Amino acid sequence: MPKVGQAHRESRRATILAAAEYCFARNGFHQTTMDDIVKRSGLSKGAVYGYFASKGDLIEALANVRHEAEAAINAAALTAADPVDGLIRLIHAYARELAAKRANDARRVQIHSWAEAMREPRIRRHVVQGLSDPKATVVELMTRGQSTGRLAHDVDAESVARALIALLQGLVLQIAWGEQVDVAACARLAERLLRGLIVQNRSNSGGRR
Amino acid sequence: MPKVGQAHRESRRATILAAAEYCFARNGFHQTTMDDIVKRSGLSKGAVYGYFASKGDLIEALANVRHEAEAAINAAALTAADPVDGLIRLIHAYARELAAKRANDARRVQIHSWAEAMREPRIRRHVVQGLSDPKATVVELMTRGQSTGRLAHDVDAESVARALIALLQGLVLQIAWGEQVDVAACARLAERLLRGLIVQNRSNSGGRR
Amino acid sequence: MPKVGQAHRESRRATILAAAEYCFARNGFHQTTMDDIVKRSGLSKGAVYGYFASKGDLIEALANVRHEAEAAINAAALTAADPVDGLIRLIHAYARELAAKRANDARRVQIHSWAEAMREPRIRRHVVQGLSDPKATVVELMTRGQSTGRLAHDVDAESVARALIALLQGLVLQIAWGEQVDVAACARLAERLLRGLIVQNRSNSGGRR
Amino acid sequence: MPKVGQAHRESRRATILAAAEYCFARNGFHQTTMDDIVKRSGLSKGAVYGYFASKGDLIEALANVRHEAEAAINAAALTAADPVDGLIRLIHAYARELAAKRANDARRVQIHSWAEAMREPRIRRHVVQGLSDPKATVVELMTRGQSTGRLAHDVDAESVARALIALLQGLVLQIAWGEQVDVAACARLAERLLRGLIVQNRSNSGGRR
DNA sequence: TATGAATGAGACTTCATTCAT
DNA sequence: AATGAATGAAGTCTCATTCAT
Repeated sequence: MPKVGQAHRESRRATILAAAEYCFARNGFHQTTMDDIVKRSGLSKGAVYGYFASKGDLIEALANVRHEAEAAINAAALTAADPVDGLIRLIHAYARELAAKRANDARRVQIHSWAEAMREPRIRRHVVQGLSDPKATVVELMTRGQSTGRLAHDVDAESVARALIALLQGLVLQIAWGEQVDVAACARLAERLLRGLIVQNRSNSGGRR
Repeated sequence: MPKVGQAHRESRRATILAAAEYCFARNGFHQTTMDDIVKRSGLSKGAVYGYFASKGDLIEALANVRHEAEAAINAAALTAADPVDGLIRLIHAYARELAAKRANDARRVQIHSWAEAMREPRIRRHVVQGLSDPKATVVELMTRGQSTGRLAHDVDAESVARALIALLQGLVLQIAWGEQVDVAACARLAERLLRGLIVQNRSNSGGRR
Repeated sequence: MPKVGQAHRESRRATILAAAEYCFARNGFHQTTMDDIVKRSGLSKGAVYGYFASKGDLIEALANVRHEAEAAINAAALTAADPVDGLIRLIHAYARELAAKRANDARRVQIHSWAEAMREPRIRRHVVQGLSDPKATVVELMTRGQSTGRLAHDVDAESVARALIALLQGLVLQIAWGEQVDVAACARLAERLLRGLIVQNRSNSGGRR
Repeated sequence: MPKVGQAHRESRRATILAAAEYCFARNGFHQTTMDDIVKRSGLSKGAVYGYFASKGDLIEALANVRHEAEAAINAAALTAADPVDGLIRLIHAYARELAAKRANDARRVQIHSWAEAMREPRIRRHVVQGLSDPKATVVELMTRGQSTGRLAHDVDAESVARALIALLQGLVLQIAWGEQVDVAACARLAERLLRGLIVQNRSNSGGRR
């Protein structure tokens, strides 16, 4: 059944990636066999290999999908007029992701990617980019805030970025382990940390006596 | 020769675990073969199997070693007279661990364990314990502080605990990926978050009659 | 459209065979995939299968092409008036082939066929025929020469034939391996061998009154 | 059953090589599966891989064995006092090999190696060495003969060497195809060619009236 | 007639574990 | 206790061929 359209190919690709995500989430990259994915996808072995040349390609494609999905969140935050507002929106956007039940498999796969990134350059590339993109976003917003005097100068913007992301990463882990995490409370804590960086300047605030 | 034999056994065990840690850190659990570990240990296959019945046992033993090492840190924090002081000491104790270069391999293995914990109950047990121990410690200290009014009541102690641990976990990840993390700055941020929870109540602090 | 269609088919066939020869020469029969040939031919998979039902057919067709090409050389030698002259012409005709650079791929494919002939009856048929045709030619010429007393009787015509062909085969091999073979010198040696079989009979040559 | 001797390993290696030769001779390198060899050897898959890391290693090892076996023949020829005598001995030594029925499998494998040598550097190395060793031997003996004036100067020693080897190679082929080759007759022809190169010098021969 | 996606048997190789010595 | 050869199930990937369109 050749001469199929681009749409057909895209749909097949998505089917295979979905099957792979399902399997990887439950069994990890190395415990999942290509046969598992093939079976889950409902296609044949050859068909799957027709779309992805190797298991490694499948793993990389998933890492890439995730990384691209997050790019949108970061981009949105940068459009905020007020940097503090942007940061808070960022925190809550990620918190929303964290609370989404449907993203469960993706999160589990992500954790496997974190481990894999330590030894597979191809995965590392995506994972590290997935770290530096939001980092750059936070640094940009922090720097804007610091330059207007709104945010404290005695904190390192990069470290704030790293810390916020680290917090997020740790919560991803805990949730993936099935822990009962109060995501909203944690988001409020992050917000509280951030508000603690706002400079309380009497002269600026004007009438605040 | 029971006594000497015992010491000998302990030393052999340690040798094997060191070899396993070295290999797992570099190649992950599933990419590391028993042959790799055997070769690195300098012992024979039979000898290694004489001490650990399976690869899984080796993985578990390492997870256990790590978890026990952290127990000491938590215990120390609980001895502090002042809960805020205890929490700050805890933060800095973990920060010290984080900055220790020698712990590099252990951290990488830990990340592999995090991924593995999602599907191996035996690993999960240790990893989850490694999460709840420090969580209990923080909750205990937070609760003490809240009960004396030193710390704000409007934060959930458990969420604070989770957030602090998540922060730590994320930094472990970033460091394992070779990122240049300013651990001290991050520790100061954690401390800052914590100090932000201290109640600035003149009447309370002064008039506690 | 039978006539045009026929020419078209022939041209397609030739295109495919050329692609197959190119690939087989470089990678052997078993390392060459049908996809390689399809790609090289510029046609589609279905088109190729429309002309050759299987890879085996392609291999056989090439063996046949080669075998037919050699038939002309043999036939020409038989037309010589003098058998010794015919044999020498034969030697030089093959030498010319041997020196032809353009026949390089064909020679390489031929060698693969030699190996394949040991187990594939269909290939064997062509290869063995490619051996017995020139053998018959040499035997015929030798026998003619021997019957007129021109050539020594104490040599086995068939063995001379085999030896000459063997020499040719070995040189094909050496050339295919990229060896710097002085084909002309080798041809002269073959000629020398042959001339050594000419009977130097004074009484015969002289007294033939 | 570890801790076996060197002899045991050698014997196992030989067993596996024999099995491989048997299979390769009948089915070629690419049609023979490792399972075929494993089954024929009577060992297990793992055992075979314990001695040879890959199918390619097996092929190479066989090419090497052959090449080493021929080295002895060449070395022996060089010890001859008279170069013409050495050459004739060489011809007959190879003829003996050619006629040996037990070497049948080896010859068939050799032909597969010839084809394989066109694309596998590892095989090529052995095969080309198997060509240049006897070539050097013949060239050495020819040169000796030419320097004393016993052998004609108007032939290229290297071409004589190539031609003799080519003759041998072609006969190997024909025999492998099951042709009824009169090896002795062919050897006599080679000898005759060689004797044709001897200079008939009256002054040298002295009293030969 | 042409296309090329799909099939699936089967190839090579790895590796945790066992156990005769 | 120690050794390391042996086992064989299981994994990844290939590719000749088919056939719906």
